Order: sequence, then C-alpha cells, then structure tokens
Amino acid sequence: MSYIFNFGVPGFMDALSPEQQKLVEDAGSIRRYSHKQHLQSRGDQDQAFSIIKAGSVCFGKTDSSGKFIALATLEAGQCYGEFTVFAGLPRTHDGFTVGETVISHISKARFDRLLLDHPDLAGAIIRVQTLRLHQALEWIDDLRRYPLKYRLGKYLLFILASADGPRIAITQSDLADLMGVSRVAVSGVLADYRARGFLRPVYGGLEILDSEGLRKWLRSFLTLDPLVAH
Amino acid sequence: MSYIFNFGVPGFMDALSPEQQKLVEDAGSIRRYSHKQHLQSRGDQDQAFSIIKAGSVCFGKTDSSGKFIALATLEAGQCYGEFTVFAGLPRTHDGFTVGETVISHISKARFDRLLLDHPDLAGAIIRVQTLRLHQALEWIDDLRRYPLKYRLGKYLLFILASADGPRIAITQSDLADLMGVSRVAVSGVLADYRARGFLRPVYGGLEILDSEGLRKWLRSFLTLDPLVAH
DNA sequence: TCTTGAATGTAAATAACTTTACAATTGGAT
DNA sequence: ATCCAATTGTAAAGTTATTTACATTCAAGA
Repeated sequence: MSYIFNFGVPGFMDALSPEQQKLVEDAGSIRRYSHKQHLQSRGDQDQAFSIIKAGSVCFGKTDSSGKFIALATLEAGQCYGEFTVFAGLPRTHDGFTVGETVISHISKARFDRLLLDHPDLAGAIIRVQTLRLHQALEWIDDLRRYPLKYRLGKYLLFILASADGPRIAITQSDLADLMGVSRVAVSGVLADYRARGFLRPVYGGLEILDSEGLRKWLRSFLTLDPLVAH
Repeated sequence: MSYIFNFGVPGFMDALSPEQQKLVEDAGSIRRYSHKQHLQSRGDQDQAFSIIKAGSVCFGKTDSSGKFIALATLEAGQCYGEFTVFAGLPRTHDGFTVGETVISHISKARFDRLLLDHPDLAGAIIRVQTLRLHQALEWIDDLRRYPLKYRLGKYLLFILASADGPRIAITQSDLADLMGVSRVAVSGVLADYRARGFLRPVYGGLEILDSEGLRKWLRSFLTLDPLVAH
C-alpha cells in the first residue's frame, strides 16, 4: 500500500539519484519498532525526516469522538516527516507501525544542513511535492464528484497495480478507514462488485477476478480520469 | 476569494523577498482578458507560470456530464501554473477569468532559467508547495469527516477573514460550486445558519451577523481543527 | 415604470452513506 | 479438537445530499 492520494507519484528516495539516496540514508539513525507501536501524535512538535527501512506505518487522524480516518499506510522505502522539515509544521497526523518496523530518522537540523550542502536536492523535492499536491487535488475532486461505488474501484485498481498477484491483503475495515467511510458501505460496494464478477472477497482480503472488466466499467463513469484509462 | 484549500498559506509572491518578487515579475509578459474569457482547458500541453495582476481566475473541472466543480478562484497577486512548471504536467484544470483581468505569463523555459540563475528561490517554493500540500490533506480529511453543515461554516469564516467587512459577495450557486455540492444543499445550510442568527443572506451575497457565534458553534464539532480555534 | 434574467426559498422523491445490531464464517491459539 | 477473537454479510432506521420543480424576490436596463 502507499499514500492513497499518491499512486503513480515517486517517493522522495525514488526521485533521487543513487548518490543522493546514499547521502540521505547515511544521515539517519536507525530505530526498531514492534507491531502497532505509537510513533507520533498530531500536534507533536518534534521535527524529523524519516525513511521506512522495513515494515510499514499507518497515518491518520482521530477526532475527539474517536473516529479514525486513515490518510495512508506507507511501506518500506517511503518517507514521512516532510511537513515538519520542509515547512516547520508540527506533526499533522497520528502514526503507528503496522508489523515489525525499522525506521531511519534524520533530525531537521541535520536535514537542513544536508540541503545546504547539496542544493541539487531541491529540484527533486520541488518536483515530488508538486506531484503530491497534484494528486491531492485530484483526490479532492474525486471525493466531491464520485460516490464510493466508483472511488473504491479506482483505489482497488491502484492497489492491484503494485501487488504481485490477484490477491489483495486488506480487511474491509482497513479499506473503510482508508476510504474514509463505514465498513458497511465498503461491504455493500464489494457485494455489488462480486455480483458483477469483478472480484471475490476472501477472509482478510480480496481476490480480483476481472480487473479489466472493473476498469472498463469504471471508465464509463470516471470519464475525466486518465488513471483508470491506463 | 482564494484557493479554497489554501487559506492561511502565502501565495508564491508573498513568500518571496522584494528582490525576488521583482525578478519574477520582470520575467513575465502582460496580457489582458475580458470577463468570463477562457484561459485553459484540462489537458492542455502549454507550460507557463502566471501571475494575476488584476481581476481573478476561476479554476475547476467539468466532466462529460457537464458537472462543474470549482477548485478555487484566484485573485490579483496570486499565481498559477506551478504544476506545468515545477512538475512538467499538462494543465490540470479548466480556467476562465472572472471580471476584467490582467495576467503576467512566464514561459517554462524562462522560469527554469530564472530558477537556475537564482537557486535561492527553491527554498520559498519548497515551503509554499509543502504548505499547500498540507492544506490539501487537511481539506481531504474535512471532506471525509464532516458534513456540509460544518464545512461551509468553516469556509465562510475563512472568506470573512480576508474580507474587509461583514458582507461576502458570492452567490449561493458559486458557493455550491466551490464546496462541490448542490445549490439546494448550500441554501439549506444557510437557512439553518440564518435561524441560528449567524448570518443573513442578501441578494448576491451574505452578511455575517455573528462570526464569533458561528466560530463557537463550529468549534464544538470541528474539534481537531486549529483553524476554527483561531 | 415595466420587463426580464438572475438569484433565492422551499418542497418532494430519490440516492448515498451512517449507525446500530446481530448472525455466520474464518483461522489461529490453546 | 475446540475455543475465541477477528472478519464478513446483511438488515433496518436515520441522516445527508441530490435532482427536479416551482414560486418568489431582486436589480438592472429599456
């Protein structure tokens, strides 16, 4: 899984040359975490740029009523903490590990120095942040324009593209958190997809049976969406 | 009005030093437009960075069914075209002028050279793009978490903050386009706000009567929102 | 002053989604 | 082999927003 607004957009590390990658990786200090360990809370003032070396991290926000909405689950190779380092913001999301996780942390001070010493990093950063902003605005349009019935299908195709088989390992509850809707709503859409022969729910995941059929069906609704056009 | 996801975030020009502003402004060529003149369509391949010198520009997307959803209306002093210049993307939105408008255009080639000659511009760009991304993610959370009843109030407070009086000049239809909902829904929420004494609809706009009352009322629902906390 | 297009207010039927609830199924642990 | 917690399927009632429709109000121009 990845930034759910961020499919098709390279992570920071991918946007860097091998030499730049080494520079950034060497600047960090390694820490290990167990499953479901708390990493940060929205509002925390610590500032650091972090690279996930193994495992994954789920980010989201919980309001006072206890409702959690996930923004993304980042996996090994991806980074977070850009907001604190690039814009000086406090932590914008709650974060916790999913599975045994290893993370390399770079303090803001150290990252700032890295950027001063290697101004060529700026180009990659601008490009990636701009692509992410673009994806975020596309997502906002999707949210306001299309019902869950179509958004979920689009999302599943994205997940499938980065999966290595027709099986997607995600519970309907987690899927609901990521789409920002109730589990019942997800369950209903999946039942509809099953009836159409697009997929088959299995315990703890989904098996996509006809991704091309799903894509074709979506294309007739999500008319201005090149991502589904593929 | 401004980027509706972007309140509190400086525009590019605001983030630059006076010398940098002059550099960027001097690089552009001026063009004049009449009211409701088409500027660009989603998918256009031309690449340029543009600064609105007078008037304003409305950006949004229209799908094949004809449904238009606005992203933002930018006013004098604000810029657009970052996606084409910073990330090489085609135009992401349809754009048209609102009122007599004057725009300064800088070609991508010229902007690239500007950035090469003045690498100190990169810091401001990174910061602004990161802040915008942050605002976009906050907006996404709002969309998924809160009903229109609360989102609209939050938006009105933002508009009010950059207005010079209690009167906001925007029709309910335009408000609906900006919120991505139907005019009827906006009308209903405004009727509710009127009943609560927060505002009074006037022809072609709104008159805010009790912004502090509205803020207080919102605060009890939008619990994790510092913007309303103010 | 009168006309006219734009904007507003409101109602009714429908669609999308939520919350709550409960039964059935699954897979791992003892 | 059995238990148990997690997951899934589904139903019902309520909320939010949509679409369509129509009457009313407003402001600007003839």
